[in-house]
Amino acid sequence: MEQQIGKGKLMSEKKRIILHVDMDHFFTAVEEREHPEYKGKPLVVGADPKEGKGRGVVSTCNYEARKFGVRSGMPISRAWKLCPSAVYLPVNYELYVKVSHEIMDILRTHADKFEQWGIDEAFLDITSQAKDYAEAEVLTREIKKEILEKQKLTCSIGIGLNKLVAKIASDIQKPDGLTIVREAEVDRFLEPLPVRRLLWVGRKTEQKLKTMGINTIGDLARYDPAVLVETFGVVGTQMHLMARGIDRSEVEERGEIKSIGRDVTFQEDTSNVEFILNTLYALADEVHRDSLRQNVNFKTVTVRIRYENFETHTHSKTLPFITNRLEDIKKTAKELIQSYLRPDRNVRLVGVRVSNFISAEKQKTLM
DNA sequence: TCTGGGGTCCTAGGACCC
DNA sequence: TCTGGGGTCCTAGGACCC
Repeated sequence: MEQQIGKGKLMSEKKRIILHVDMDHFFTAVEEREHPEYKGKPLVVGADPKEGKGRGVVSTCNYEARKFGVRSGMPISRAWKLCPSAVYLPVNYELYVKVSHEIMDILRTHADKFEQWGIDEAFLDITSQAKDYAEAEVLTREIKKEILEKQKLTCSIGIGLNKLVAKIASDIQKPDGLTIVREAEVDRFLEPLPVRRLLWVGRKTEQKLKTMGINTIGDLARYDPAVLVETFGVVGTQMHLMARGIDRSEVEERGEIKSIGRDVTFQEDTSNVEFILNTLYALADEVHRDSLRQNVNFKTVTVRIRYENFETHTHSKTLPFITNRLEDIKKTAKELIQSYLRPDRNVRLVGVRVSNFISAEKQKTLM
């Protein structure tokens, strides 16, 4: 099917070798490094548990905490019930970002092409540096060693012929793992895994697939692609390709940032308009500072509100001018939130976000 | 179990212009 | 007076990622 001999493109394409690097329980690992006294104890980074009455979730927990059943994303109140003796720390985001930068700088030096993925993961295309998987393994061990020596942190790495396989592979052996999936092994590797392991298959899609009798990646690969397209549209095609281990997406650096926002969940639900507006202004202030730091001008302001029953709305306005002024964020945000503030409705969360950035280049052409 | 906070991308409908 | 089709921008909501 892919014998485009005349064009020769596919035939001459060299097989890629892709790495996916995933730092092990990153936030708690950094905290353990900074505070050796926490090592060996269950450690949870996330919301304040407040003796089991706290709101919010677990961001990361170390392996000692996992022995008690604590998991990331779990309500912090539940974590407290499972392991009240754990050390609970707030999220020190600035510290993790700093360490993340240092790690990404190390990784970047080893890659032909590099792509950061979230705060603690990255894809590396190392095709030009390894002629086969044996050479890739040697390089990968060097990368792990360098991160351990320079940052005193471990990571788990997956190696495969594309991003999809590398990403799933990095999750197989943890912590401090190294998993290679060779081309001939791809189908056997993916076949028994639950569909949830695929990128972009979240809770909702997993449920939908389950009702269709699709549980494993193998089930999905064998399913009629026409029906998948009918049910999921373009995503259906993408899923069917992924299930067969096909992923041609390139490893590439992320482009410019598209939006900047802040959200906050109140300690207690409230309908106090003055309090809600003041909170919104404080968030606007942070968004404004961040947008100055990132040197972006924006046109669109969006507010978000969540009521106590979790019903969530967004409301946005695109201004007829480009701005970076705090007053414009505050004024627009107030205007947008007004109709959602009612004395009979308790509010759980508010947020504000700016977007529709105008790049420096585009601005020049407008002047 | 009772659900954070930072983001990105996609879809669908409607306004508006030519 | 009624009616096209294409393109672009805006808005709201939702799914997903870490």
